[in-house]
Amino acid sequence: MEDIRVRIAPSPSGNLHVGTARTALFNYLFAKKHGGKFVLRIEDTDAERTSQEYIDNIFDSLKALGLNWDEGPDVGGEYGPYTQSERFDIYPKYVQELLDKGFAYECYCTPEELEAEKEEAAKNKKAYVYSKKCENLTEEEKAKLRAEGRKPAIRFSVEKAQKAFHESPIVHFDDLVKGNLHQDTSLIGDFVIMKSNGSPTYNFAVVIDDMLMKISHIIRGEDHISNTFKQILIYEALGAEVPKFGHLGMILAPDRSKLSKRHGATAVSEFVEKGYLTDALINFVALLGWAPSDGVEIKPVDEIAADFRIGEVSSSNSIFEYDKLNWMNSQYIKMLDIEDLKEKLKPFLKDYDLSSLTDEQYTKMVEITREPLTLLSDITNDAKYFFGKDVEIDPQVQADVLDTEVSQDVLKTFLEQAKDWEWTEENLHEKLEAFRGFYKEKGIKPKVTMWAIRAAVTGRTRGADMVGSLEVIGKDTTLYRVQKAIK
RNA sequence: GCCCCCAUCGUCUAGAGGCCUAGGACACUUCCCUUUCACGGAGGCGACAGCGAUUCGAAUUCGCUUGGGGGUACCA
Repeated sequence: MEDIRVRIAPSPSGNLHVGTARTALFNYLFAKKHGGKFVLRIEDTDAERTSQEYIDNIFDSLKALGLNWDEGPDVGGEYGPYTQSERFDIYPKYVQELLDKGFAYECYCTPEELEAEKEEAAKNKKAYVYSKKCENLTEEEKAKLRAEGRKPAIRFSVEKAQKAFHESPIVHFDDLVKGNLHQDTSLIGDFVIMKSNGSPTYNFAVVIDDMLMKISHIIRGEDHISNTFKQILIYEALGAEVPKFGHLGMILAPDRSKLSKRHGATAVSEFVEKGYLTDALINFVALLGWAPSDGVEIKPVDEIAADFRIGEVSSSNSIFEYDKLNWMNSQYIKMLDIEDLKEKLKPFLKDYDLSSLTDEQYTKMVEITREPLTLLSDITNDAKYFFGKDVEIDPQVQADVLDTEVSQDVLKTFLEQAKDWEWTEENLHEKLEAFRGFYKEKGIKPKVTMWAIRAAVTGRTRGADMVGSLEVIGKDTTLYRVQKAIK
């Protein structure tokens, strides 16, 4: 069997989009599953919208997601260069080949002429198909047009290619995920493969690049289905082997429109900034269109790869809902090694003086606050009361909890007793339990007793484990805060 | 307008003619656990878009309708 080679070819006109990340993932999974190569090619043809910053973002995001490529701009490879702008001089040769074979011709039409044709088609409710008026220009006519200063674009002759390689104008191909797909090529129209300024168009450049890079399977979004027929014809006209194609459904926003900025984060890097773990993100995105055979949804990419079958990928679009992503992120946070978690949480604790805690205390803090985290960024609010001498008291808590007679009594008693306590986890646990018992006998629920203390020390009624919290906050600060809460 | 793709709970999906009174996950919800919140555990709610056809039998096959998405560039 031929060598399996797949690729992801992002255009650096923005940060790596989750949709692109999913396409990259499926290509990666396919390569891993079949022992093939995963190639990264940067399609930076559109100089206007391209920037180095975006290229770096794409590299970094892909790496963060664990989608490492075997060949690419940075690591090189046998079939480079892998940056499209560096491949400009290789396209003319193939344009010439097509011209020589009669599968392409020069077109001198002006934008105005083309526009008129389109309007005419729209008026007649017909699909717009280029008139081919330049297809049979004589050398004299071309020379005349050139003398006027016109520069030709090169068009691909769809009909000639179709007739040379297909009996019917209806061209078919067997899609890896969607099955048999077809298109009436007479509706395509002779498209431009090289612009009058000499640069290749997308449909032409991808074919040349994929052909030269020996890409065997092209897995991409279904927005490319209509391009596929054009590309197949080009491969054939060039006498090249046509790769296998697989088209994935798109990822849509909850309102079923294209996932864009107004729906929140779209770039992988934005998700990371928001506190998502790349492992959770990639796992979540894998589940959009693919289901594990054993029903276990949380699993690392290498296990997904072993279970992956491109033919089982759903051919319909899927909606990107945060609920499940959030749940998955919380699950991944729970699975994180404590030292790893401590590091990953730091960016979200940058506003606090972490040096005020010993490593032991920081570890303890993370241990007792990690449980409810959905996003790493939740720690910013959840850990607030572990820092500083004073604590911010929620007004509602002040009124509902601290201002009550019972609470005031609890606090006074606590202050009295606690000043003699030894501030260790074990002792705190014991003393607090006795303390609750003491009030319970007086008819005060343990919950109420603890609320008073929690409110005074943390300013809230909910939060991390009390014993651990008091331990990390320390005796001095605890007593100070309780004292301040007493009227 | 024209062309193409898609269609199972709110969402992601399992299901490839009888195993389906349609299974799982998230969300929602009830209860349990509990010093709070949470975590966790046990339940509940909840779908085959509609209509025809094929068949002894259809979520599964076919057609139409409807709905959604994509494409229609000298953008990628």
